[in-house]
Amino acid sequence: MGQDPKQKRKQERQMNDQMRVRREKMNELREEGIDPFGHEFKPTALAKELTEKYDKFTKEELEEKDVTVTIAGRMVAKRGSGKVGFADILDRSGKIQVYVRKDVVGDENYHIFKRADIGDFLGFTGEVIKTDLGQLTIKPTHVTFLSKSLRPLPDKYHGLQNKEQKYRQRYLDLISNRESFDRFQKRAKIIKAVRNYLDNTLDFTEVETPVLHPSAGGASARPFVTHHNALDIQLYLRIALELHLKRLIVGGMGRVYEIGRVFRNEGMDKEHNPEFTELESYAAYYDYRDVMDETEGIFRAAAKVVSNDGLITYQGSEVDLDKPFKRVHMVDAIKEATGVDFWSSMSDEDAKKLADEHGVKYESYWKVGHIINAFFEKFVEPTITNPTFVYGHPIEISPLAKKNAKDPRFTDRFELYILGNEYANAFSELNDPIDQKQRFEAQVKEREAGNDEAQGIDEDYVKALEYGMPPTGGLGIGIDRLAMLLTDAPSIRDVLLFPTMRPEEDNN
RNA sequence: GAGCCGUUAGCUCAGCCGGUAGAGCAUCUGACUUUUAAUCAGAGGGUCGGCAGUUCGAACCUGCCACGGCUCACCA
Repeated sequence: MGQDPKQKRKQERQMNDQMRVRREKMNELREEGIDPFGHEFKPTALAKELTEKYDKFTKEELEEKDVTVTIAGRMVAKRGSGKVGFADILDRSGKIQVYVRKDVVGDENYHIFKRADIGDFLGFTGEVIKTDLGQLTIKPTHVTFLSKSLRPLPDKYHGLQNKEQKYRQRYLDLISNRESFDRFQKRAKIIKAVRNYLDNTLDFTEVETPVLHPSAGGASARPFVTHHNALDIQLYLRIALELHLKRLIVGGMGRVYEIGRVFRNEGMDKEHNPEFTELESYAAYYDYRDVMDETEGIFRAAAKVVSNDGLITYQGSEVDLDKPFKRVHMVDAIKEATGVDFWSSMSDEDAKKLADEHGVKYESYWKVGHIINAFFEKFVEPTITNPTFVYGHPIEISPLAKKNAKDPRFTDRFELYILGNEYANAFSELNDPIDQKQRFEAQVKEREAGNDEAQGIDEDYVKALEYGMPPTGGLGIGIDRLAMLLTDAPSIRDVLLFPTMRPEEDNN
């Protein structure tokens, strides 16, 4: 790290008094023969464990037990008087108080503690006690300096409030805002619960498929474009997992799923990040109704992480995830909300007339199906509160879903809506290669007509279908949105450790 | 992409009608052997996001720029 003196001077100018003091203390430690960035240390206990195990005992009972433990963590608060001091030590499980006495740890150890800053990592070996006020506490006989913090931490009481800084410097958010820390723990547990349900209850196989695609298909979205040097070809970051997973169904894997990052080159807001995590699952011999059952199972398993009775509150609205989810055909839902009946046969012009009458905007290339979908989005979607499967999407907006056997205008597809937001998209997969090719061709026409999110033809995928794919039920769930719902997060950025941000110019 | 709002000490925030900046925490010095947003006494710390402009004078008014947030449009 040999810096030229000019840079060093610049750095010093940018430092405030607190940073200077901390660097001085770091040097002081070195002079005292203590490594300010120490080595391995073996804690024998975590804060939370200790609370669970010992908080139920009285001060006297703990004295009698005489339990000695070693803990380590970041000092996040410090309260001193002359020859004794209290501090809160934060480890990965939570906080615990330490009570350091000069007459117990000795002059040298007490000096280390006294000179330590909030943010430093310390290790303590001592007895588990309770204070006069009944606070479970470690009373150390030995203090070990573990690591120096050269920058001051956010306000201990208010935590870090600045949203931009929370997203850019997530570590500070995690240190100072426990609810944020807990949310990411919950997110991990939610994903684990989903995996466990698919693996063990439904006997799925988890797989990993390529992120780099020669053509981006499986969804309607603009992709990120990249380039492979050795092959000298253009590649796209995947916008969906779909087409590879279905190839695996052709390959006989039967039940597969992937939880993986997908990338869409589109706008960002509190529900969209350019990269997000999607679950997709495909099961041979399932139809969309089986997938509804599967979806309910996944949501219930995930909800168990945060709620025993399936009741959750999202942004002030209560939702019951234990009750069977409602199932309603899109056309029926529109009819109920608006009185407009799309079951009756009509031309594109008829549909556009209805759209005009109801103030629904449309593009010139739209057909009846697009307009039905627009009616749904405008008049039905925002009104849904309890978990509801809306099924029977028009064929025009469902290029990968199987046609309904009785009414070919619609597909055996559903989406799950909760509180006006979409959480899952699923269908009986289109396994007729001839039909699939035609649907791709229709997408190409749409693209030519001005829809730049329409897909191209994936010939290789059509070829796979030609070898034969069993009837299959597929499902996609936005994992980030599921995590938002279950952790009551108002923005997708609150469930992404490092949401996409525009880079800062000056990084100090 | 459009509209609205925000950016002041390390952090959380005040700052009135335009008169060269304040609090709490944190930091520093001192006191204190059971504190828990410890307390008490004292001290230091600012390119008021950036650049222009208006003005005798700008944190405050105007314009442009940067970053962020919210709402809308598109999407999962």
